[in-house]
Amino acid sequence: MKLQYNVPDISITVDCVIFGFDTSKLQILLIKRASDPEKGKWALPGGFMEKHETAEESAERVLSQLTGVTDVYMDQLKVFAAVDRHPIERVITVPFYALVKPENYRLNPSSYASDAYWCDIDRLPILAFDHDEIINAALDALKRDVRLKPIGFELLPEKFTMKDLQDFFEAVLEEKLDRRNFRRKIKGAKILVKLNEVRKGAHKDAILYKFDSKTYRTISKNTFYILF
Amino acid sequence: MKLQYNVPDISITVDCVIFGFDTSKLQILLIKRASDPEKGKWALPGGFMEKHETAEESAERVLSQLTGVTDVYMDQLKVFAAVDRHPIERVITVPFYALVKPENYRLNPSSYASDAYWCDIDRLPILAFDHDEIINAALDALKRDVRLKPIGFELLPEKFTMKDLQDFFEAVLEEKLDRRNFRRKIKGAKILVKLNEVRKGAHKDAILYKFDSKTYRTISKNTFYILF
DNA sequence: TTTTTATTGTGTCAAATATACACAATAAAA
DNA sequence: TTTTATTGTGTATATTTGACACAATAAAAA
Repeated sequence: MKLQYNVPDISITVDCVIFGFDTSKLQILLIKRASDPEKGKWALPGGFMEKHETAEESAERVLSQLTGVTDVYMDQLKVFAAVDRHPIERVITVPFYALVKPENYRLNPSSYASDAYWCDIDRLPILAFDHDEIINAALDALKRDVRLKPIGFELLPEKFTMKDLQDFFEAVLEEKLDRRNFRRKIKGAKILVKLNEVRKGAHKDAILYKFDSKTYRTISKNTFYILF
Repeated sequence: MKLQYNVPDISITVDCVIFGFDTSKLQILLIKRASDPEKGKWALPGGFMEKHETAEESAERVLSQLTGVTDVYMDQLKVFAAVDRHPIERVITVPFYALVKPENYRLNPSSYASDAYWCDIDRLPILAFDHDEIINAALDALKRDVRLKPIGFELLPEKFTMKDLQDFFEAVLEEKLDRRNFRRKIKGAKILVKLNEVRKGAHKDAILYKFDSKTYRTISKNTFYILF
């Protein structure tokens, strides 16, 4: 029999703030809870951490069950551990935020979720538990990280225009950026490769770019990489 | 009887990386473990999270039991949850780093620690569990935060010289800074009040400063405050 | 008592970076 | 063919950064 010198009485979950980016807007993937407590309320995808899993593995399981996506950018946030955050048990949760490219996902609500949808960040419904606070923490983390790491490319499609990229920064930072200064800065950072393709639209064609994966590796190693 | 729909089998602890700053060096408070597992090894102060406590409250309890200090700057790091990080049980830990002014502490090793001492950051002994990794994560967080928040003042005594402050930045950032440019930058940030006092030393007197608590509040609200 | 030595304190110039800003080219729709 | 909305580009100015040298001081050594 296994020696157990402490009797745990606190459960541990993971919750995932899964960001998407579509039509110039940040979105979050929400599920409708299929069971009590808070049955029928919208909530973040999550689940109990299992004994054989690390926190990251739990979060990856939650994410892949729901979206079929693996191998995405994830980052852990500070735990939420208010004593009364769960109405029945003592539960602390390890929150993650994840960045999913729109071209990759196909939704797959499973047993614990009766429904799932991508919700615009500025139209969030009332959420279960303290999930609104977790989302705010994830937004703060995203706002911080977008300056320090080239994470825009985890969220945009493979080919994108300068405007797409600028829209992404503006959506995350919640501020307008000057178009010419933006382009100069991005070009100076040497993180883009100009493609011989354009996107046709209602007006002048827009040049398509992709991300330069060689510089990505260089930059990712650097602790600081401040764009804005 | 209380409804319990999940049987938890993972224990939760908190661990504290308690930073001090003395004679121009960053220090960490280590304890010697008084009980198994890893009895006799040096380790971070920590303890099981209790059911009635938040993570912060647990960390404050650990800190005040050991040092008698309350009301210090603390910040939570990412959890450590490797499956085999603890030899007996499944334990995940919520790490914190704390900043303690040297004038405040008086060590108080209690039941779980047979000894405690302030260890220079560049002379760490072999540590129990994964505590060396936790310390590295804390150092990274400190390096990041020192640029974004005026935390130097949580670690320095109330009155200090420009050199003290520069030593602190250099110790945390692990790089040399130009003295004249450093002073210009600090003065520009308007976070210091010049006192009518000097510290006498082996050479020219050094002017003493204290931190301007009014600007502290303003700065702390800002998300970004980059000094270096 | 004089000289040496290590430390504090200060300013300027050049380079890099950030900000503010206007107009021509294009392609679809009117 | 005219209108309209969008893409793409450069310059001038202000701000910030980085490099750098010398006088004042106080103790210690000569």
